[in-house]
Amino acid sequence: MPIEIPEVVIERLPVYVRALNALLSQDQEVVSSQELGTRLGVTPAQIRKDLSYFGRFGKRGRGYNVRRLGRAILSYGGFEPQGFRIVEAFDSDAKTVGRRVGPLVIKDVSVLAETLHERPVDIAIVAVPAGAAQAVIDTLVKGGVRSILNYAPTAARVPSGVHIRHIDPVLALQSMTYYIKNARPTVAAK
Amino acid sequence: MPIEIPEVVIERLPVYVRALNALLSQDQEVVSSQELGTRLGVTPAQIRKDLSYFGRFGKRGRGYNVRRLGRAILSYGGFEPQGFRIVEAFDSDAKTVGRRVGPLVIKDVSVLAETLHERPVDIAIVAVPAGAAQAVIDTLVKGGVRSILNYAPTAARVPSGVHIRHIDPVLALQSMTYYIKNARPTVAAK
DNA sequence: ATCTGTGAAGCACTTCACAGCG
DNA sequence: CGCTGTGAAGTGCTTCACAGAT
Repeated sequence: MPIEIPEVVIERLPVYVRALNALLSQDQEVVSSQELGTRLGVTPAQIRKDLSYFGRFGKRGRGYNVRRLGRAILSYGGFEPQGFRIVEAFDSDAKTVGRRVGPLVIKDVSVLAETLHERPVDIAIVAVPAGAAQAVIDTLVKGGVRSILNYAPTAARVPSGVHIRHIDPVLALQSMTYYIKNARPTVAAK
Repeated sequence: MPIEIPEVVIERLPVYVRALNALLSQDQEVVSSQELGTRLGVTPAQIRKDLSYFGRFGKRGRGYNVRRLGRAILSYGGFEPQGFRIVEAFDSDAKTVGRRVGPLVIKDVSVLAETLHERPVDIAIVAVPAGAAQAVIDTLVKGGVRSILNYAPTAARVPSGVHIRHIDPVLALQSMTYYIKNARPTVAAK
């Protein structure tokens, strides 16, 4: 790998793919960084820079072929399958264990470790109370999971090499209240 | 306001409050930036720097009084009420409109604009299909809402002065697949 | 002796600005 | 002549490192 691609860029790539799909569904085959940027609320320079990290996909004077750029991002990032297969579900509540969810039967969390051993998974989604999160996450990591989406309201720690992303709507709401209390006039007076 | 506080700092303040509450519930009255940082996976220097933007709360040689620091952050940020009052709910589906949710009756989205006019709100949560999001958000903004939490899988645009935060689990999952495909050995070989 | 508070240095991402290709 | 691709400049956040308070 020549240069490390910034993490923020990796996070934007799926956003670009989504926008490209929207364009395709409107039969638009070519797009400029200008137009894509306007749709996404991103500067054209940023889009060009982001793409430049992994290739040269545009035609000067014209823009990007929507189809080709989409494919390039998908195959570069490994984002392809567009869908995820959920292979196991767990709970600690006896009332929930055993219930069916689509094709799955919810297992007791006590068999989490051995299940991971038998059937490794790539990504785990954790949605448990704050107090239980760290233990579950430790079990997941020990079981070989390297990517975790954490809905628990806690800043659980993982060893380096494991990717964790926290999704916490309450924190988001709370930080927003700062801007309500410290509201500025709609048109800021520099 | 002397200096503008970085947005990232504002987002971390509620995280600190949460950790301080956890400490209090374990009857810990004093904490150092070191210890707090270890709990949260943040460097001690960052915590000290963050706090320095709005005051001096520590005692050199000792650390921070947990209770006092918590209060300071709460009152500084306007994060206080710890709870949010949900005052209205809307849907476009006739089967859902009219249903009760706790103390609320779900209204038809067609009366969203007039409702906002009668009863202004601070924050809105949007969870609609991608195609409908921009229109709903435009109505909210026109109705005076200045903070929006967006669950719709789309990069909706708002005028400057309005805060919007996107929460998109699918995007988070997709960007994680990059690291699965491009996985490095657990212990990185520099 | 310890841990804060903070300028200064370092780093990472964004934006500029323009050469160069189609 | 328009729009990409990209070094260089700019911006904003993080980390360092240490003086100073207790």
